[in-house]
Amino acid sequence: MIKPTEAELEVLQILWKYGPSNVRFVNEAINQNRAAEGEVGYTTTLKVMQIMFEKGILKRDDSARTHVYQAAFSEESTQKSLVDKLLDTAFGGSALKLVMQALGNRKTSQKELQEIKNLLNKIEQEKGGEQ
Amino acid sequence: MIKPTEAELEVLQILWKYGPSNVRFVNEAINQNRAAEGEVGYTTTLKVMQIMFEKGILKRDDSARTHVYQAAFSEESTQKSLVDKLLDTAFGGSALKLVMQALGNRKTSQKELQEIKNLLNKIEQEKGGEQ
DNA sequence: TTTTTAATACGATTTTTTTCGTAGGTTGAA
DNA sequence: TTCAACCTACGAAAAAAATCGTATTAAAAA
Repeated sequence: MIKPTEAELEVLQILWKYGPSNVRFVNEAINQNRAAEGEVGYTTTLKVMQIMFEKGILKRDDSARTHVYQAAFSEESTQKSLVDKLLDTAFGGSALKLVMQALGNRKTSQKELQEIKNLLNKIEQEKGGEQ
Repeated sequence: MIKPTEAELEVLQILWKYGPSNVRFVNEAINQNRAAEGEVGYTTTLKVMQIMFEKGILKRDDSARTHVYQAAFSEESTQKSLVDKLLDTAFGGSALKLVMQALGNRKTSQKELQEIKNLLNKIEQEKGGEQ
């Protein structure tokens, strides 16, 4: 599975959120969320994205002078990888613990809670006579 | 908050699971889960744990020749940090998405599902008339 | 056309993380 | 007492990530 670094995840988040973009746009978007830590130079972002392209994490349209990049993998599949990894490296594989942390430490809206319940019911049904 | 590296998390997992331990024990425990990737040398683990001590991630009893280490922070608080970070860096802050990933991609036992439901009910109650 | 602006390529440096070798000292068995 | 086994300290090398400077070139503005 795929395992983006920190810097790579910053890029991916922008691309998932806004769709195919050029380096300038991604760089500026990243620096918006960065006021505190200090901004990052344009060529830094460029380099990161070039490396991601080489690794196959991004696709690129270089027909025009200004290249346009997009994520090669869906947000969901990447998130799955990351959750799996976290489950493995920090939660000893217990999805329960992870869920409890995620829910316990945040305000979750009524609507979201309902969605989770629906998901739970669905899972239970699917399990059926199993186990 | 605290942000352990990969190698540091390996150590923490052992200490959380087995309690205060010496380096030899931790090193061997780590190598059990490593068959594939290749084992890690004793002095490597030693060094990692020494650095963790300097950073304040571990406590150490060095009254005896063989030092005994333990995690300075609880498993829960560390997990909270990690979940928060993941939420931030990969889920755009949506706990819901994270929970759905965690539940959707794994077999979760009936018992665990029930516990999650209980948690949800509890959260709903606490929220009360809010919102 | 000339000048300025803006984009990529590329190499190199810096920082962080991981890994290990070696030296020096304790402890316990032979 | 002597030797082997084992421990920590420490420095340093290797590997992985992040950052940036400079050169070059294309496009746009003047």
